[in-house]
Formats: sequence, structure tokens, C-alpha cells
Amino acid sequence: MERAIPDIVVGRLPHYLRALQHMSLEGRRLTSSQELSERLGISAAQIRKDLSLFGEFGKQGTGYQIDYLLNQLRQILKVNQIWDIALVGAGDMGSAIARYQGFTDRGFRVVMIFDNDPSVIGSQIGPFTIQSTDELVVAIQSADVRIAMLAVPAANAQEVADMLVQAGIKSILNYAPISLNVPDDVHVQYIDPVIHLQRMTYYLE
Amino acid sequence: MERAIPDIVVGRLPHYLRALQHMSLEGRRLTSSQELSERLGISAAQIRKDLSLFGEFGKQGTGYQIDYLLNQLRQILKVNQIWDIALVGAGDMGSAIARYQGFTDRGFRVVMIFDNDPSVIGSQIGPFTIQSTDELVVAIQSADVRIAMLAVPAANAQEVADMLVQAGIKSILNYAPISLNVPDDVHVQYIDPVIHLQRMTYYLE
DNA sequence: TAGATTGTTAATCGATTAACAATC
DNA sequence: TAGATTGTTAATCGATTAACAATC
Repeated sequence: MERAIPDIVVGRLPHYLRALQHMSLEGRRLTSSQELSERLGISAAQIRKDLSLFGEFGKQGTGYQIDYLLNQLRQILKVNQIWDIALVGAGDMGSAIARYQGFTDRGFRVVMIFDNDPSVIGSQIGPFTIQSTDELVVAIQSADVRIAMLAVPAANAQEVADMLVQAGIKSILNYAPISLNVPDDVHVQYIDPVIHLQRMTYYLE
Repeated sequence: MERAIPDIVVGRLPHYLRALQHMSLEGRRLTSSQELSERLGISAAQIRKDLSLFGEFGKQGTGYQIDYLLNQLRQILKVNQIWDIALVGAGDMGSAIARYQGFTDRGFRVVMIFDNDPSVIGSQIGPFTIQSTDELVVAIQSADVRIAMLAVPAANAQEVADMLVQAGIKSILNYAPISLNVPDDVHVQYIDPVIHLQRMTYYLE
């Protein structure tokens, strides 16, 4: 069996992709591990080593063709397609996520929104009608959605996560400030601003 | 000189703190590295080792007193106080952050909001009047704020970051999907949902 | 050609884990 | 006491870096 790619390497690839996408938008054609290193604060050797796990994408003396490497990375990360996302929670955070314009050109789009508050169910956020959480499992199953974003209060997050798992969701981006219990084949990533803030206050006097 | 605490350890402490805070709210009194391990998906040995870098907080045979460890961790992370935060960007994301109720009991509060859009400057978000970005440097300096959250479009993020640095900000939580260049003594943490999503699509078939 | 930069190896560095004496 | 769990050591494991031959 092929050696698996370390998860820590997979975690850096989206950063490479993002930097390359910026460079491409700036009209740049070529870059180097050196330049990426400066932009990202990751050593040039590490960038070359990470990329070499997937193939030989550069040319000695020249560097990397930005658009070529961009497409390779998109394929590796499987974002050379648009993934549908189910969003649960239509409060302040959920609404902001629903309106966010930055998903589409990076491989994602929100396609359904759920909430359990009767006073918002049926109302619109942009092009979406907020659906009841009661419909969640069936709606996600029939649309064959694999990715969900969770923006509900911490107290409801585990319960909703269980429903998402039942619906066949395999990736959850969790905005609720709580650790989720899910089966091994379901991936969870966390966004909790306070975790980041507390990590920085350690270094403040 | 004392050996510095590895940054990766500092990064785990807020997770311990969050789990303990939940347990405390549940009315629990005692916990163990074993229990924390299960809740967090971090090995018990690692949790004990991390904590031991700061002192001896547990008792053999018994475990850790939740409230005691909670307070120790709050001291270590310096969140046994409330830190003021300047928020820049009053769009969808900025507004959602401004309204977020989850900061206060974890050591933070937003105290000022800036935007560069004349059509929103002067209007209110909750108790705050949105100020012009022109006032940012002076306002932050005179209030002696050290932490900022950045929720502006990527195109303006570096420019705003420069102003924040000029104003004396030492910690930036950046929601804009772009790497920032700041001096060595300024810490930056990033929140970009797409980075997390792309990391998970790698594992989807 | 001379200069630049990759891909890769081997060495280094650092983080994690296993194991257990100490002790509550 | 017997059982449980810490704090810590030493061993293991894995990630990062330095260095350079290959080559564009």
C-alpha cells in the first residue's frame, strides 16, 4: 500500500492553493518555493518536500508555473469541482456564512439552510428558504450532500451533528465552541475564535 | 533562561480550558487526563505532559479538581481578566462577530468597531457606533487596546493590518482569506472556512 | 555558459507515547 | 489496603531542515 500523506501536509496544501490563486489573479506566471516561503512563513524546503509527495511540479532553475501548480493542487484537494454544503443554523453567524461570497471560486457553495426556530423557518436568506431541522436528514440524503457547516448554539451542536451523520454527511465544519463526537469516517474541523484569541493572550504581557 | 513552552502546547491549552469550562457548568468537580483525552481526542499522556510544564495540578489516584485547574489555566493563558478587542469590518461577518455572545465568559469583549464605508459609519451595532477607519489608529492607541479582529475584504486586509500595527495592536485574529505581513512581535491567527473545507475534501471520494 | 532552483537524501530536531514509580 | 491516577523518564516516532546533485 502507498504511504499515506501525513495529515499535517494535507493541512498545508490549501494554504499553497490560496497563495497561488492570489498570484494568479495578480497576473503572475511563475513562482518559486522561495517566494511561497516568504508569503506563507513556511520554509522553502518544506514546501518543496510537501509538493514532491504528489509529483514533480516544478522545473530546476525556473520554479513552478502558477496556473499549472494551481490546477494540480485543485485536483489533489478535489476542489476542481464545486461541492454542495448544507448549513445548519440561521442566526447571526449562519446568516453571515450564507451570504459569504468567498466560497464559489474556491470549490464550494451553500445549497440548503436549516434552523429549528419556527420564527425564521420559511424566511429567506438570499436565494435560500430556511428549512426546518426536522427535514434535515431527508433533505440532505436526497440531495446527496456530503459537507455541512454547523453554526448552532453549543447546547444543540452534538444533537445536530448526530443528525448530520445519520444523513450521510462526511465532513463537518463546526462553528459551535464544543468538541463533537462522530464516527471515525466523518471528519470535523473547528472554528472557534476564542480558542485563537486565548492562544494569543498567552504571549501578551 | 527557562525553557520556552512549545507553541504547539500553548495551542492545546485553550482546548483544555474549554472542556473544563463545560464540565464545570455541568456541575462536575473532578476529572482525569483519561476523561479529558476522550472528550478532546488528545492522548492522556500528552495532556498530563502539557500540564506538567506549568506545575503539578493533579493528585495521584484522584485526578484534577476542575475548578482549580480551570483557574490555573486561566492564569496561564491570561484570561483571568477581560481583554478589549477592536473589530475592523462591519459587513456580514463583522456584524455577526459584534453580536456574538460567546466572548465575555471566556475573557474577551469587543469595545470598538470600524468600517470604511460611509454608508454604515455612525450607525449602531448593538451598543456600538461604527467609527471611520480614519479614526482607527488614534482610537486604539488612546484606549490601549492590544487585540484586533479583522473582518474586511482580502483586498484591504494588509492595509488595515498595517494601521493596526501602527496603533500598537499585538494580536490579530484575521478573517480575511490572505496571509498578513506583520512585525515579529505581532501575533496573527487565521480563520478561513475554505481552508478547513479544502482540508476535508482531500479525504472525500 | 553561469545562475537559479528543483527534488531528494540524510541529519537533526522536536513531539508523542509507553511505562512505571510515587502516592493519594 | 487495593485501586486509581498523576508526574516524569526514556524510547519511539515523525516532522523539519540543511545540503547538494541534477538540470533547466
